[in-house]
Amino acid sequence: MNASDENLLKSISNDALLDLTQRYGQSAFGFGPVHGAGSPARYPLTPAADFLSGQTGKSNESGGEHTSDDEDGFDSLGGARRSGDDKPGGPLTKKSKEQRSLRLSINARERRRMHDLNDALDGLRAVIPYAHSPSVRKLSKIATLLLAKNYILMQAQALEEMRRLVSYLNQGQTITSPIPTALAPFGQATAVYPFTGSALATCAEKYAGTPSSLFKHCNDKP
DNA sequence: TAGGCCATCTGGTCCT
DNA sequence: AGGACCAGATGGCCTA
Repeated sequence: MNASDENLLKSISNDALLDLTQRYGQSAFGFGPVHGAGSPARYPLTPAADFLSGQTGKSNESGGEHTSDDEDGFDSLGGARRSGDDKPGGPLTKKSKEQRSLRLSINARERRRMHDLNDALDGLRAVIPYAHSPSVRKLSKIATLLLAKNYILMQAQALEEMRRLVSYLNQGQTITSPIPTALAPFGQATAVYPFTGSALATCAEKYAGTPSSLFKHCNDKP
């Protein structure tokens, strides 16, 4: 994780979120630099799969599950470092074969775990407001998490405002003049009417059109 | 070309 | 013992 990511994680400040919006741009509906057809496939073939299939350098189309999870080839550490006692081409004793087999099994399990994690992140992307389009670059993992957090905060805020409004309506249905301070549901002189300047009025309304407002207006810390 | 993002491998740790 | 989780390392791809 790089320094900027750490900063993003450390705080959910406006600056951090604005930084995200800058990174991902702001199209008419949120994030939006066109990404073009070069978008990387979800789960490109692992080096092992390349090794086995001979399709070096070709990504798996459609982001579908590749089938190498359970059959990593030997000497297949293309992207990552190789363990020290794992000489390629050296004679494989029965023990080393077993160790290698175990290692491959662990690798496959870890790969599946990360794929599940990515699937969950995709699910999260699907329900948070940003431009969902093939021509728009997918939110990064960090951006997804930060945006989701703010979305949750905003929804909670809106819910709270709604509760206050309902409470107010239940109490003061017949009141037509400005509400006496004693009846003001929030104990705030300025909160004469619950919607005035409320998160519900600002965030929800703006959210309907421009999710980027999440960043600017709706990320107050509780 | 540098930086960002990502997938993968790997070894360590914790839990069941 | 085996699986889940985690963090570090590495290399590939893409974009500004």
